[in-house]
Amino acid sequence: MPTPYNHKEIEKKWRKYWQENPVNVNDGKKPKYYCLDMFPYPSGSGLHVGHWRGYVISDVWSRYKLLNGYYIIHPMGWDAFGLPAENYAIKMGVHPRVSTAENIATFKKQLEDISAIYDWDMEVNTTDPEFYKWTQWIFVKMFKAGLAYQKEMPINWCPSCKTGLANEEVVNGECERCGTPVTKKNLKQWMLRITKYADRLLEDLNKLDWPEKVKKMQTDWIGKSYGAEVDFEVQGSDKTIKIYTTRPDTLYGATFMVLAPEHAMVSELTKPEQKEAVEEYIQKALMKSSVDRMQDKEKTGVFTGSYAINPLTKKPIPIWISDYVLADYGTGAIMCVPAHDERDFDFAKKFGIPIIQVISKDGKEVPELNEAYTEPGIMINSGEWNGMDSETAKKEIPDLLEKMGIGKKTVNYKLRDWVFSRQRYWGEPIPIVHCEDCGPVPVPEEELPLLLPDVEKYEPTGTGESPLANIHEWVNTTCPQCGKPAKRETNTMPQWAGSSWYFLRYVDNKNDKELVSKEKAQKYLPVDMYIGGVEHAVLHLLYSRFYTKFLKDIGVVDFDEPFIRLFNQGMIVKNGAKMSKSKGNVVSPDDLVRDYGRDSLRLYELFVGPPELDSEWDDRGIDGVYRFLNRFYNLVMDNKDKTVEPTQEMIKLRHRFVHDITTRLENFSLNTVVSGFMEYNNKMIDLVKKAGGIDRDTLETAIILLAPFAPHISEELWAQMGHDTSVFKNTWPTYDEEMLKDSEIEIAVQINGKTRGTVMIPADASKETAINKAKEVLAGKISGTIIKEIYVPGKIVNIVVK
RNA sequence: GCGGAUGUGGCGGAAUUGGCAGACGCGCCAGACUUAGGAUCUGGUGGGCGACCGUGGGGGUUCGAGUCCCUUCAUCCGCACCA
Repeated sequence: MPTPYNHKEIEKKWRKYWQENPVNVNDGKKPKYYCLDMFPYPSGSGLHVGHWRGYVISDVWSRYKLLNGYYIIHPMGWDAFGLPAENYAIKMGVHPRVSTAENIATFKKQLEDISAIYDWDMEVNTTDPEFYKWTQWIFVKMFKAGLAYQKEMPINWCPSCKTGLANEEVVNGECERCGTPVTKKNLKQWMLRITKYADRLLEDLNKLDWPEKVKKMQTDWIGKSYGAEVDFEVQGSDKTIKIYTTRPDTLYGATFMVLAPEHAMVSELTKPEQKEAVEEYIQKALMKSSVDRMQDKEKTGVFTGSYAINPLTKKPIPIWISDYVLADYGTGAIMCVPAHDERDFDFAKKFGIPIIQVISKDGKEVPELNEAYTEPGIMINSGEWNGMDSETAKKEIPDLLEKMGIGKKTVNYKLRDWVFSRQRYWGEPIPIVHCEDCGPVPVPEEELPLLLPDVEKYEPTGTGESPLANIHEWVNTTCPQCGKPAKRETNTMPQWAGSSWYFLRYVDNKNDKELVSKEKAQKYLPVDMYIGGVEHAVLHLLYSRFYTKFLKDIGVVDFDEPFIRLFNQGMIVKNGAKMSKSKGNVVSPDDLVRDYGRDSLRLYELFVGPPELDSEWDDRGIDGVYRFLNRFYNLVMDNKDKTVEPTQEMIKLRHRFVHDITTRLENFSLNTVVSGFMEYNNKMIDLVKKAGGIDRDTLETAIILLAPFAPHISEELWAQMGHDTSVFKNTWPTYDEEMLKDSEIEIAVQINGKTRGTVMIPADASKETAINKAKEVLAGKISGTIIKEIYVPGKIVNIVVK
């Protein structure tokens, strides 16, 4: 009868031990390794097994690095500003500060169940004034650097959250948070000039060891394009219209022009007879929600009555207005080449505008174009450019246009400045005072933090004003510059503000003089490994990179990328869906911790599937890893006191064990690491059956290898082996390449590529030996003439017959 | 529409550079021990009676393809009138 493995007692014992004897200590000599989790928003519903996954991955990686001799920075904190706490306050009348504190307490307790090596001395909380003091400080620095500015413009507005949103927060025309279709609202907003960093944000992606997918998403979001601006004269006027195009090679084919409805020149270009139609169209266009605007691919438009002159053909072309042209990209006006642009083609077809081909596949015009030809080709109908290759023309024409004085080479970005104001309560107050004489004046740095005052009512006003606007004693203040009565800015910052830099603060979280000291920043930053979900690919991860670059520019840190390596773990799904309360498919870790223990749950979190992919949770699956731990426990307990001389077989097994676990771990193939443990455990059990025991070195090596994954049981077994120090005081085992080799190996024997058996041959067998041995195995199975004999050393013998 | 990922037993998933497909685990079947078994242990488990057939489908390259090439389908994700 095997000894039952008592996970409850063992885990209790070692959790207490670690509290009293931390295993991750900074002796000042070890190199640092900063392994960071994306810090959670402490919601009221607590953690489920999906949350555990990323935290287990990062803890396994941290402990592995610990065993490799690093001092691990593995902190945890709270991204605690945000709407749920505020909505809860509105509903229940509980101050967000109170509910947030409660949620943090719950979360912390649940997180501690993972038994990760978090350093809770480093804990940060974005809603702590000592923390948001520095969030505000960064804003002030940005303001002083001209990177924070105010602008009145139509912004994305969520009618349900009653607040403005950044572009990044609008997903398919809907609010990222609540799914309500986003509308436009004209508001005076604080903006951050992230576009100033567009090129650096794009270029520096090359430096990063990040998933290609995320790099691609950021590249696309920044959306750099190369093209030209061209001036078109307005017929019968001295005005010109500037357009942006990425296809200057098609300029001869421009047969009309379209302006965005919001374009500044619309009214002056509109002829009296078209006035009514134009105004009606613009009215309609502005009413459209972004969802409608995205879904309606059917082209609409209205003619202004005016004409522009194509600068090359000198022919007049009509100027139209249409909402398929975006006001805030390029110049808000385009030249239209229906023959070579799908959208222009649709528009021209609908409104009967001439289509002139200027790029051809083979130098010849197509009799009737059924769709736009958007490929490169040979230029036709293009005056002196005829016969040129369009790709070459694309590069050369902008310079020609510049010489002609009608255009120039330009680049454009899809990235927009960051709308930074939120009309909500539970966020960092923007530290600005509005003075009639001095304009917006930052709160002096020494007066930070500017505390978020308590309010009676948290409800967003819905008018575009923050609930803070009602607290007169707070709003009314004096100008820090001239001392006259002035009013405070009442908008708050978006939730991203704190998360854009929190990772810098962990390593110096009690510093009241600086955001982070130079010394600590140099010693402990940046983050070596960042682990979290992919959902922040263009939000948090882009903002953090922007903040870091700015902080480098003002000398706070000396690196310009915050996260050297990024790993996105997949979701845990149940019944094919992401775990959520509303779907009722949430699996709580609490019962599993009770019934199977933390070690089992940690292993199973890894065993469910490849860490980078979504994995289906199977409640029964955890039995497998639990049984494995039991068997391993009993293997060690039954054999620890035997004195067994290691056989060659045992030594080889040990080296292979180390090799397999290490390479799989290095490749982040954590699911196969767990299966590897099971495999080798089975092999060790077989060996014991055969040899009556197993050597001590192999058992101890196995325990050390398992330690990052199942730390409690490993500590226990390490102690059972007779040690009185932690298993984490060891260094990660190494292996000898030579020991991985065998002198005799089994290879497959095939006829015509189909396996017909196996044969044992010496590893260094000659082709002749191998093939002769193989033929013995095949005996009479070969029929026909042998036309070829193939031997791939170490792999296979293949006899080709006819 | 564009871009990306994925597709392998009843299920989750393994498989350096092309080289014994299905490791490991769940489940299932049989047996052992038991008053009992939803515990534990042992054995078995892709399909087909079979020669053989099998990695979403169809082609191709190769002595040999889950892996490479072409094509096609399905699911998921990202972007979506960016000129």
